[in-house]
Amino acid sequence: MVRPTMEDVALRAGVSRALVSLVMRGSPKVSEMRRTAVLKAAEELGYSPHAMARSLASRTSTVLGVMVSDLHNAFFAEVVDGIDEVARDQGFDIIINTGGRSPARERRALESLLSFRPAGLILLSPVVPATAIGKAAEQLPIVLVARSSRVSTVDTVNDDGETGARLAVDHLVSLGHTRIAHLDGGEGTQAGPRRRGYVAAMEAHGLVPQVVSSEYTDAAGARAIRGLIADDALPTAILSCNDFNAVGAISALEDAGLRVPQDVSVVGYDNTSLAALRHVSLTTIDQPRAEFGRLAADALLQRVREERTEPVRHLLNPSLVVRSTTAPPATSRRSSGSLFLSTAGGDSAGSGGRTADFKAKSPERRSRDQ
Amino acid sequence: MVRPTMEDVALRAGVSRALVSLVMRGSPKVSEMRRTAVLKAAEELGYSPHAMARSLASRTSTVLGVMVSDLHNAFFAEVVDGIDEVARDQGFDIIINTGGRSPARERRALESLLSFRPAGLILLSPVVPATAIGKAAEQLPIVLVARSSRVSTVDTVNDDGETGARLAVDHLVSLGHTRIAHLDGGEGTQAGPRRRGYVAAMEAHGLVPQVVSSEYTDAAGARAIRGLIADDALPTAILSCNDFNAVGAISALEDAGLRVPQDVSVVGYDNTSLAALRHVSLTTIDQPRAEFGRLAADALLQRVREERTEPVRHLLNPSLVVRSTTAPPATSRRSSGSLFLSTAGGDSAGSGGRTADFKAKSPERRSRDQ
DNA sequence: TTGTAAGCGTTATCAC
DNA sequence: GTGATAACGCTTACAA
Repeated sequence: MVRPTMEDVALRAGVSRALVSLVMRGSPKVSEMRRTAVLKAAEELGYSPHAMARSLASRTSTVLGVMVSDLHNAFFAEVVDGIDEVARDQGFDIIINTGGRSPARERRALESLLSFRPAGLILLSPVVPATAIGKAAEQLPIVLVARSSRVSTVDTVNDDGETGARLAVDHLVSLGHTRIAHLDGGEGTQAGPRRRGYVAAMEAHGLVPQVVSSEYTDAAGARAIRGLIADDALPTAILSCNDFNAVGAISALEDAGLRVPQDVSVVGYDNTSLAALRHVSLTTIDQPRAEFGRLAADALLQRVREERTEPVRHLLNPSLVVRSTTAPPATSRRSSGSLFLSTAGGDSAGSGGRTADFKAKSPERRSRDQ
Repeated sequence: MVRPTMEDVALRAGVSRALVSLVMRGSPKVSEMRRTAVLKAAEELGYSPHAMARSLASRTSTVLGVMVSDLHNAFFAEVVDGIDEVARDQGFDIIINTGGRSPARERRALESLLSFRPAGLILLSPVVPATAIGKAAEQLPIVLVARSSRVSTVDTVNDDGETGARLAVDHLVSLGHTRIAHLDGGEGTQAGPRRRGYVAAMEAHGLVPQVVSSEYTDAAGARAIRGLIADDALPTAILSCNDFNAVGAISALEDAGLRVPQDVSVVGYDNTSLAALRHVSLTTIDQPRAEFGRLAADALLQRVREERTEPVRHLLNPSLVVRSTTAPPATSRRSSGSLFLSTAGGDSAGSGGRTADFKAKSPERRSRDQ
């Protein structure tokens, strides 16, 4: 259970430790004879370099830390793929840690990552306060993905949430919807642009925004819908803060006996692999996830190499992906529209009134895909 | 950009480095006065301990390495939750790396993890050859999750795949299916028990097993189905090697104009959160994922503390979760059953023959849930 | 081309 | 309680 050290290899190969070090790092100034001898000894001993000792001695690191706020969300897996691709390419390793969307746990994950003294850190949609990030940024280069920052030493990679939300609203309005609610992403800084874009787009169309507080999870999406139904304030269309939230919303709608998109249209955000599944087939806003990862890694490595000191703010253009969860509002719905226009609710007719006949007339959901 | 060291803290607090070390490790034998002074200096400097230097000096590690074979699969996220819970509880940190199900990349991820000299390693469904694992096991304690091993220094946590597969087959047979194919997990050692359980259960029912080569991804599931359709060898029920594969299979079936479960029943394996989504609503085999993680971390920490040298082989009982992707085989199907019983295929009538009438008679899918 | 020696930031073992 | 001092495994001038 005790790993061999460079000393062991040197002894066995009959050379000095320094020579072994040179060989391990592929230095050209080692005779072929010694090199093979060292390599052979290392092989026989099962030696592999001690990254920590190496980093300690060289005062450099070839490790990039990645903090994934939520491992359950496939969105981040694709970003990590992009990061990993670039990092590997440039001879860097990555270590991942997760905070499970809990600020306390994330803080600890961050501390843990930092304790390894990586060359830099990429934070995927962190939930810790900006001050914590600012403090960390004093110690090493940091790139934020899916979260904005004003700190000039921090680079950011985001999608243009305002544009994305506008795309979604425009799509729903063009289908004929006038009552469109937004299930808000809450505290996440990413939620701000989306909310603003939603509000602006609604107002641009002369419609009344309806922002419902929610979170980036399916459970939260379901909860928000149940709340809307209880308050009798359910609109004909929903713009969720992300795909998870949207899928939760759809579940809750179906639990309540409502059909998507016949009774209520739902738009997600992120276009995760989840959304592309035929049985979800979610209309959503696509973000170039792997590209996020690549750009983040590129930006970080530029900082690591001190090739740049000015902050970069990547703002990637999202795009609308129309699938099967959006359709024109039901005509039966429209005829009783006045009932639904009261934001206060209180009239219990809101979520009732659907008939079997109505369902039968609805278009097949899957026929809308592709 | 230069992180403060213990020396800096000592200087600022007017004490020796050793005293700072004692304070940082929470030693009781430090006067309250000095302790607060040191803590204050550390806070002001933004000091945090250097894990690598600490581990190097103490010849111990409080880090557990976790290799996740596929970050896209939510199954592993839940296992990681379980690991993290136990690890945090016992004062250990975890670092994660991923191999993206590519043996080469996974090997590199393993090397990277090893280079940090963690106290132990948990491998979640690794795809590297057993010899690579055996070699690593000579250097530190290793626990395998969702993959078996005969190495006596390696602990394993698995579900009882034979039982799980049998549960699925029994369920399908009880619904009236006689032609049930298994989309096989390929090389993964986890696939073996499931395949064996499937074959044994089929034979126990006097049915002919049909094992189709596939993999643990949705793309592979879809590919397998397309192959079956092309070969005209599509059965009335499918047992996938995991949920992802099942969802891919369902997509391909729907792409081909077939309906699930009316035309073909599909059973997944793992009961990931994906399966629970209403729009997937996948009948599947549940594994206690977080429990996997907890047991794995417990086993690993026992080895780390040298409390045990005998290998442990956890074999957890899976259970059947019936949702909406399984139903009795269609009667129209059965009447033309002879067409489907030829494994060779060649008769192109296989995937045709469904009518609007047939669809209309099918039960509402969601009505089967709960 | 190879070896020597001085760190890197920490812990651990002693004395004081 | 507190403070030197020697490791830990490695890199890196600098010498040879």
